[in-house]
Amino acid sequence: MARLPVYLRALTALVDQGISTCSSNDLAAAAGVNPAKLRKDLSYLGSYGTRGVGYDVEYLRYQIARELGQTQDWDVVIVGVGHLGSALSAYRGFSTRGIRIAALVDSDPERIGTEVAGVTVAPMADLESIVREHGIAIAVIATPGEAAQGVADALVSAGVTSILNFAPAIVTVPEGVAVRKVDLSIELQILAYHEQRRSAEAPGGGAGPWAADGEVSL
Amino acid sequence: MARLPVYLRALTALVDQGISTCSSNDLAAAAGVNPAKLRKDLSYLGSYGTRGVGYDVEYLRYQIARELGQTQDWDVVIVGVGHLGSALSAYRGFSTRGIRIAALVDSDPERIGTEVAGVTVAPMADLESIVREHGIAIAVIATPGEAAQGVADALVSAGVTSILNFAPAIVTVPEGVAVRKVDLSIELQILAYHEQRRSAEAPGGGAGPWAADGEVSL
DNA sequence: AGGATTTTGTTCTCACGTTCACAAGCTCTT
DNA sequence: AAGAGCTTGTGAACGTGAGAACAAAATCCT
Repeated sequence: MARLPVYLRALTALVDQGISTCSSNDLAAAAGVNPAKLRKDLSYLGSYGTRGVGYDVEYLRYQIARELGQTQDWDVVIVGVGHLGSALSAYRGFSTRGIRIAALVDSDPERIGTEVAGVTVAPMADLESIVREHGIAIAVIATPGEAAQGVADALVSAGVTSILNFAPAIVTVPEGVAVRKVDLSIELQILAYHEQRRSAEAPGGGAGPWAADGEVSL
Repeated sequence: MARLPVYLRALTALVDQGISTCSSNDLAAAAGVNPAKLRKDLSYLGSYGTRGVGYDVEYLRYQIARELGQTQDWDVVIVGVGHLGSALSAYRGFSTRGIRIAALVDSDPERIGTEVAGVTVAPMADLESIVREHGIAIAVIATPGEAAQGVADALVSAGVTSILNFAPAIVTVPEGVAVRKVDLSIELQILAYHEQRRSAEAPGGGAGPWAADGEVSL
């Protein structure tokens, strides 16, 4: 489930507060979800809670971390070292969550050889050997949209099986390769759309099929 | 719907290719969705296609842009000018999609007064006047997690009604305020989770309730 | 002009995810 | 030791979204 990392973060926050035990209500509140949903999610992992008591924070945290594969560090390569790629390279949130930026790759000769966040930028030609050498399974695409599909193809053929795509383009990959897409401008456009509807419907107060759509926070 | 911006991008790509008419099949392929879903989504906007022919690319593009509120430019303020905030400020994808970075705000005295991507960084104290002056409805939080809730409160009280939150924290806001969350490390953790399951189940080929989960691309 | 063909708009069905509600089980008090 | 009080785990209803299938409509060909 895609919510496991959220729970993990909430649990880590509880650990930092020195809390050693929590109920599903507490944890659900911290994670911003429904308690029943939380319990059902956790029940898929196994019965790690005790009825009448709640969950042992540290123990549950470890179990989720294990389920997420966070007992090991995952080496990741970032392709595209523009503004966004650089920001990602320097992002501190990764290292504490089992993600290690093992390599940076770019096609711009100006950037190749420079050092970003302690890692030297390698040329695209080295991609395959880098992936093989580090045993990299996960890659990040932070290139312009036009380059994304080509980069994805190269990544897949080098052996990468999971891709996080920040480029504004739809990339298609063979079956068995996981792709997640984060599109910064689309997120803002969605918010602009809400604002648009808000200002358009404020006078009329019309109904329309748009009224309830679940994205407006509670 | 959250897919409208995706359709808009696909349509823009078609315009660039000089294509003036397209069927729901073509557009759905370009957007990476099911044709039936696409038609259903578009039908909510109105009947902008002609049966037996398809959609007029330029006309449909305008209609979606209008629905998204992209006929006007939306002024946005970014709070937190670290690596990520700077990268967002410099992101070129915004301006072509009706998003204008009108102001940057940070609490670090070192950063206040510096210029990033052509905009001078303002102190937090100026937030309210900035929002009021530009009529800003949409804000981006790119601060560390600890600061996120405080910033969100300040934004809401200044009059912002839509927030895009990049900080690794759950922010709660009053009803009527829209929040979208983008969490970079969670995206990678989800991919790591897929890899974890892949390597864990590769030998056993076990079933489990996790087998089908729709996030692995086709 | 009339039918064949194509493609939209819509209805219907289905499956998934979410939520409610309750039984099972643990702890603490008396 | 037995019951009262919580809290988990799960079975059942609910609502929502996705996909298939079909009818309406426009064009093209004969």
